[in-house]
Amino acid sequence: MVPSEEGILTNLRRGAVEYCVLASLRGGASYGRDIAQQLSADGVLMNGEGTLYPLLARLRKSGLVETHWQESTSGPPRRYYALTGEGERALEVFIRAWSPFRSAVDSSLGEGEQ
Amino acid sequence: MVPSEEGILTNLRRGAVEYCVLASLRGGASYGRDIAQQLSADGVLMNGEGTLYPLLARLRKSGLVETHWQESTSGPPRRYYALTGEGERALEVFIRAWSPFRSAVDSSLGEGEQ
DNA sequence: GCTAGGTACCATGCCTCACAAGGTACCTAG
DNA sequence: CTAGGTACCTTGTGAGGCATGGTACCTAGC
Repeated sequence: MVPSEEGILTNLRRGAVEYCVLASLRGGASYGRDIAQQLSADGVLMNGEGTLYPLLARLRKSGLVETHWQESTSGPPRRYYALTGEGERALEVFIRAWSPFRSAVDSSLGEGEQ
Repeated sequence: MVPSEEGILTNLRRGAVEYCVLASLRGGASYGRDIAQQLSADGVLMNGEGTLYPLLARLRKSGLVETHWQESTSGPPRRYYALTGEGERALEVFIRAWSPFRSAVDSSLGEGEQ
C-alpha cells in the first residue's frame, strides 16, 4: 500500500513544527490563531488548531515561551506567546540538529539514484 | 527545559528513516543488520535494531519490500530485503513530499534571523 | 432584545512510530 | 563445551500530530 503524501507530511512534521513555531516568534510575540494561519499558509507545516494548541501548551509548560492576555478590538481576548531565553536556546539546539539531519536525508535519497 | 539534541533527532527521524531504508535498497537487496549499520554510521538517521526490525516488518506488511532467506558463510541465515514496484513508487511520493517540507522548515528558520 | 456568524481559546481520545530491553538461535574459536 | 560474535525478532512505553467537539466573546442585522 503506497502511502499518501499527506500521511507522509504528518510524520515529517513531528518534531519540526514545534520549532517552526518558536522561530516564528523571533519576530515578536503573537497569538494562537495568527500563528496557525502563518504556518498553515503553505499547507506543509501545519494542519489546523488541533495541532497548535496542545503544542503551545507544551511549550508553555516547558518554559520555552511565556504568555500574557491582551484585549482585542475585534473579538475575544488573545493569549500572546513570546520566546523566553530558554526558548531561544532550544531553537539554537534544533537548528544545530536540523542541518545534519537534512543533509543525511538528502544524501540518503541521492545515493543510488539513476 | 531545553531539550537535548538527541531527543530532537528522535522526533525528526519519525517518518523519514523509513524512506531512507527504502532508498538504501535501490542499490540492491540487503539484510537487517547491514542496513542498520549503514544508517547508524553517521549517528543521525538511526539508533539501533529496536527501530529497524519493527520498521522492516511494517514495510513488508505494506508490500513495499519483499524478502527471501539466504545462508551466510559466517553466522545464522539472513533475511534479505528488496524493493518492490510499490516500494519504488512510495519512495517517489516521499521525495516529492520531502523537498517542499525541507524548504518550508529552512525558510521558517531563516526568517527573522539576526 | 436576540439570533447568526466570525474570532479565539481549549480539552479529549486515537493512532502511529522511535526506542529500550529482553529474548532466541546459529556459528566459530579457543 | 563455553564465550563471543552474528543475526533475527517481540513487547511495552511514551511522545506528539490530528480529528472532533466544546466554550466564550464580539459585531451585525433585524
